[in-house]
Amino acid sequence: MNQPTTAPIKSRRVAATEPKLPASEELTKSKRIVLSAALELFAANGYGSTSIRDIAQRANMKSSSLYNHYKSKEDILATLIEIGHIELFRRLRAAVVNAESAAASQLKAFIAANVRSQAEYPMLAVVVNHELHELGKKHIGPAMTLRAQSVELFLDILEKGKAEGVFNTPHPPSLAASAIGAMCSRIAEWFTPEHEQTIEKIESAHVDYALNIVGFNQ
Amino acid sequence: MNQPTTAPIKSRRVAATEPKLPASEELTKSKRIVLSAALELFAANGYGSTSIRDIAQRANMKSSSLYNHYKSKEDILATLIEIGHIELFRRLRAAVVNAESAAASQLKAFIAANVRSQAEYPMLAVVVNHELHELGKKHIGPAMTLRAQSVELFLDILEKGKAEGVFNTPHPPSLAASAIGAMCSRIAEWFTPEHEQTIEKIESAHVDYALNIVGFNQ
Amino acid sequence: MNQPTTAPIKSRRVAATEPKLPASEELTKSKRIVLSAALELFAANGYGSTSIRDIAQRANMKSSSLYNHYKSKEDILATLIEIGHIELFRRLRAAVVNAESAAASQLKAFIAANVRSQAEYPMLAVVVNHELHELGKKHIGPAMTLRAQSVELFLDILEKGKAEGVFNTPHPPSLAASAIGAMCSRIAEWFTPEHEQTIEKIESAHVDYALNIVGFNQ
Amino acid sequence: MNQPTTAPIKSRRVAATEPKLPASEELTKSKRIVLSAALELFAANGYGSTSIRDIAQRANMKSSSLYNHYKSKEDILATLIEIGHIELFRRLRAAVVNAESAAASQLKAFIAANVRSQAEYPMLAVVVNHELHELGKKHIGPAMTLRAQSVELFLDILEKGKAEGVFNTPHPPSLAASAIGAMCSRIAEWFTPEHEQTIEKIESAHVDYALNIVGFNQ
DNA sequence: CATGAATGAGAGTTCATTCAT
DNA sequence: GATGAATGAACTCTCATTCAT
Repeated sequence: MNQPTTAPIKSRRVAATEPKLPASEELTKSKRIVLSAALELFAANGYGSTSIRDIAQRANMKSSSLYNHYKSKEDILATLIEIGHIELFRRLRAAVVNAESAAASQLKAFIAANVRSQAEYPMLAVVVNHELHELGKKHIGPAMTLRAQSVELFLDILEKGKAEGVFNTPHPPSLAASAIGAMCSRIAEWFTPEHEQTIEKIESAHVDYALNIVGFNQ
Repeated sequence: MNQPTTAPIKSRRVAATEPKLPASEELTKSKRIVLSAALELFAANGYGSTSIRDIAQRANMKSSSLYNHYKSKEDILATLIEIGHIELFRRLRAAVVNAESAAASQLKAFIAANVRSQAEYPMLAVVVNHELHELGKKHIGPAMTLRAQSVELFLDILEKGKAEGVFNTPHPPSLAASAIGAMCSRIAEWFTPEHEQTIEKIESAHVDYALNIVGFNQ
Repeated sequence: MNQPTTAPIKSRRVAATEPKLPASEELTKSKRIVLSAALELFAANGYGSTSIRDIAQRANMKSSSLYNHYKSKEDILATLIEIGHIELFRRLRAAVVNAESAAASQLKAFIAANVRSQAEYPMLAVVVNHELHELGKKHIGPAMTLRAQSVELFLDILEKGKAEGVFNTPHPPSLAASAIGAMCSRIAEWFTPEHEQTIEKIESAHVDYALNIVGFNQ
Repeated sequence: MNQPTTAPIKSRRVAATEPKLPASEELTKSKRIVLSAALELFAANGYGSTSIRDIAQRANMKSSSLYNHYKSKEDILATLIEIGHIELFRRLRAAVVNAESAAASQLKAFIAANVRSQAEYPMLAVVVNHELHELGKKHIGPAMTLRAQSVELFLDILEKGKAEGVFNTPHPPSLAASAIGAMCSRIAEWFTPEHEQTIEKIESAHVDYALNIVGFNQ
């Protein structure tokens, strides 16, 4: 018999097939296996449509064994969502910090980092964006904090560009933030490494879109 | 005692509080009540997290009574999603048909109609966008067809603009379609009639964003 | 095949074999069947050792059907315990009210009623005495109230007898109450209608024991 | 930080807070720790409501470590129940043996020893009385033997007193045995060293009660 | 049309126990 | 002796659905 649980899952929610997780996290091997299995299933089918037994099967365990590593199904989702938020915010902040100080440079760096995150961890991004609401109040705190920080960082850049006189738009920044956030998030849903557009082109396009939206002149 | 089930539902998925449905549909009163209840719950909590009993309670019925009106829970979702797609496509097509024939005019009309749809039926839009994947193959056909038609209509406009020489962008049209589609869809998640931006301003902003993205000159 | 679930259950906790319930309660037929099944099993094996499936099987239902009648396993226990307390307290109070007003007469009536209750509903008595602690705070209120009323009623009689000068004992009333309560409760554990002692003799003996304990003279 | 598991457990089943065990037994330190932890939990919450993990936690171990000391959860209960029965019977027999030979003296000694046992090891007594039925046939033998011996010893005293002409009662001895046994056992449920009645007074009262019940003259 | 009751399937979770380390 | 991990079995309970009334 061949490996029973490794076939990719067909899904209309995410085109990617690899449940990729950031490497850095200090996770035991078992925890990673469980998270990967859950990530793939949550991304493809949703949290509610994934049973603890599904996860266990894909992780080559029995369902009761999962509880040696995570306290509950929700705990698994919370871990994934926290990892996703941490990774995204780390990248966004690093990008801005390392960019030249001009607002336009910072915006470019910010968008590029965002696009790359969506493309590199598409399943994680989909789960973060679509399943956040499944988390109860006890689990949602850390994610909301990081999310708020990302938004703030973005709005700060917009304001700075306005002050510099390089971002000119008659429309309120909150609308730009919503629109730009949405268009980046969407990438995770259709991107795969085999996509006909290279990631560089996708990045470049979205940087341009964002600059246009914020009214960047020259 | 006041009506027991009419209090709005707190949700992180949608800001709107009214489960508004297009008026036109030929629906019995009972069917509308059921659909409204389901719409509200699906939008707020998701299809998987909404039980048939939840819907029944909110519709002031017992769960078994639902089956006098719909064949299954999935049938209710399919109906909602079909209504949403029909309404959206009807508006998009009408907008384009009634617009002046210039590509830019058509694009403006298309985006405006899209934005208005999201704002007028935010719950329906959220359900359409987030719960489509819960539909099995038997139910998904009509929605997919309409969805494809909308995309085609949009891409036709882009191509026409290119041919006219008014849309100039180095980036592929599929990326523009994704970005513009995403930013319009997102509106449904945060818009309410009480939002600080009027719907006119939101429409105007998104029309501008879209024109920028497709590289409209003059 | 003969009826599959009607055989009595062997138990070291209760000798009785009939899960008898007071007739008066306004209970649907289904509710009574469930309660009887649960009573028998709780009395014989304990609440913790009885599964919801055991109850269902003995009630000739599927386990999920139980939930059409009771909200939870604990709800079933709470109902039984409340019925038991109500019945016992009703009998105690009626006995005292109908007795002659002399303290000794009231005590005799009180003890006789208590003994009869234990003998008539032995399973209910055993469950009430042994499983009360399984009830969470939400369910325990009514039972505790009735229990406290019974104790108070008993202590009032003791005090009255003391005041009348007919109950003379150097020992505190709380000890008498504990001892008498214990010896009555114990009856439920071994009594059956087939017991070699008639219920009249058992009643008479315990009345005498109680009178002796409270130091009744003449 | 202080020891995490030493706080007493709230319980409606037993008022005592110390899981006291007879000193004599030849038990390793670890075994005693496990037994104490189990005793406290079984007394407070019942055998069925206590998990092996609960016991381990209270014994500052992991659950798998318990199995280095006891073969099973039931083995722990069986050990406790055997210790309880041995201790009680040893005391009862010693009391009778050391008493003067008159039946009344023997009865007094027997009751006094019984009361003292309940008061000195209340948790053990509660577990012995309430959880005996959880033991399977394989484990119950020793306890039943000792229990039978205690009853026999008691009935022998009653008979002797009858023969001596000092115990006169119209009621059968089995009823007296039941009543007296019940009232002594009950003590374990409410006694604590801080109780407002001293153990001497409690003992004296129950000796009197017993003498009254068996119809002691003079 | 409405509903109380029934039910098979399956949910998430806990359990006592085993075993390799 | 201690323990992290694994696991089969069982748990209570919820689910969507059916059907007789």
